[in-house]
Amino acid sequence: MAIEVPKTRRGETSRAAILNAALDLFQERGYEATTMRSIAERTGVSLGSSYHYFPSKEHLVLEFYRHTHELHAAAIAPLLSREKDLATRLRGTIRAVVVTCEPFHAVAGSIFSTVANPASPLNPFGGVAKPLRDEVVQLYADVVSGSDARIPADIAEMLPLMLWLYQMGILYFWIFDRSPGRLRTLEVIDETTDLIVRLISLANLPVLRGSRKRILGLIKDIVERPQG
Amino acid sequence: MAIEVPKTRRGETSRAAILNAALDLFQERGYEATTMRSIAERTGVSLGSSYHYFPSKEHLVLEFYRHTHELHAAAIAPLLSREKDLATRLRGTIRAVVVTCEPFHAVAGSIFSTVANPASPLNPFGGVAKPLRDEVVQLYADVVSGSDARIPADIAEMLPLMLWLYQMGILYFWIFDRSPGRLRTLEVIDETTDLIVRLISLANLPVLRGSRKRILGLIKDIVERPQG
DNA sequence: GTCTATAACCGGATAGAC
DNA sequence: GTCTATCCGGTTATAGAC
Repeated sequence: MAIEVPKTRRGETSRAAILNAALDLFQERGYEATTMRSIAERTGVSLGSSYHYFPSKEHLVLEFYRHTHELHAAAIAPLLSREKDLATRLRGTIRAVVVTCEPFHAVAGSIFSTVANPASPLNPFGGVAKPLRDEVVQLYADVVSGSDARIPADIAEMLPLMLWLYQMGILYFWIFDRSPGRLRTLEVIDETTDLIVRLISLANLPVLRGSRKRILGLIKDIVERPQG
Repeated sequence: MAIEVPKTRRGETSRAAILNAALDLFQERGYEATTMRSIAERTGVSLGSSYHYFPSKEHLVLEFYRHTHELHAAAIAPLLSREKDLATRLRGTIRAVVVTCEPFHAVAGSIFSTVANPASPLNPFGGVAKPLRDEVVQLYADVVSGSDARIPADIAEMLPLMLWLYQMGILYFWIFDRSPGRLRTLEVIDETTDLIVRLISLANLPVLRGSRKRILGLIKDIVERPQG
């Protein structure tokens, strides 16, 4: 069940070749239509060999996920280093997510449901995928901390995780979006990022203090207690 | 792909028997461990016959979903007819969801991910499962309209759908919950239902008017425009 | 036309020899 | 680390029974 790390040069080559073939085929034919046999065939190895490196088809998806995360992080690096306005940073970051994932739009549905499955090793709430999730959460921490927005400490603590969840929500919307150029998703992103920044500033209002404390306390409790 | 409705008495009997066997087996062994062959065997029909009534294993899940919905609706009927306080109605309704689903806790993970899959016929955002979703949304409309809370029209319009989504969120939390007696989920329910009612009352504050209009407009737009 | 059964297909996963 | 052979379970084709 663990991820196999190749021990030899030859092993590394095989592993990389299998992964490449898989990514290509996912993109060409979609997730279900890509069989483990077709991946092995295109790579030029046997079916059994594929399983030596990737204990299941799902584990190939995990690599796929890592792949797009790296593309995404690279795509927004310039923005994050020059821009200070939080709304702009956030909007640019989320827009870049859907742009980066666009080539995989057709595959995304199956992948999303795999990831959402609590029984899957890929579920981001614990398991093999957790380290990668933490990287993405860290990326949103950078989005926030690199801005000139002054955010109360209790909100700042939980915000990156909330933004990661928000990103998931946008991706789920995007999966259903069939508008030309995926314009609807972009509209929703523009509207929601603005709204989020506005709500953060409103959270300082005295009347909202009580609810804010309760909400943040609840989130913290959910996140930090084990198994839930 | 359509749902097959038996045309004869004998057909009805077979269909009901298959469904019963499936529900029992799901509960006994979980979703994955229950094979279509085992369902057919327990029913005393052939594998092919099962497929005459249920075009896929997923379609059995849809019936399962309907089954629990009916148990749930029956369970909360007394509460809804006697209680007028919104927070109490909402808390009781959501608590009853997890209580009703408790016997299926072990199966729920697989089922949830099946349902979340945009490619699945069971996805509630369109497809075969939509009528059932509408029934559940209607149930939340009753929870709200039967209370003595005075809710602005724009909120009241979208609230039932939001509460259905909220229920989904609670169920997802509950799936992960391994605390004894599922106490954590019950705690989260109590806290969140209270919070929701509180936030609805706060929504009338002048400072929040703008955000409220924007949020409700956005939700309405997402719900009502096709394909998204 | 409605129901039931048998036999096969397909693809993910595994065992075990080399 | 690589292969072949096999299992297992969802699904389908199709022939016959009522």
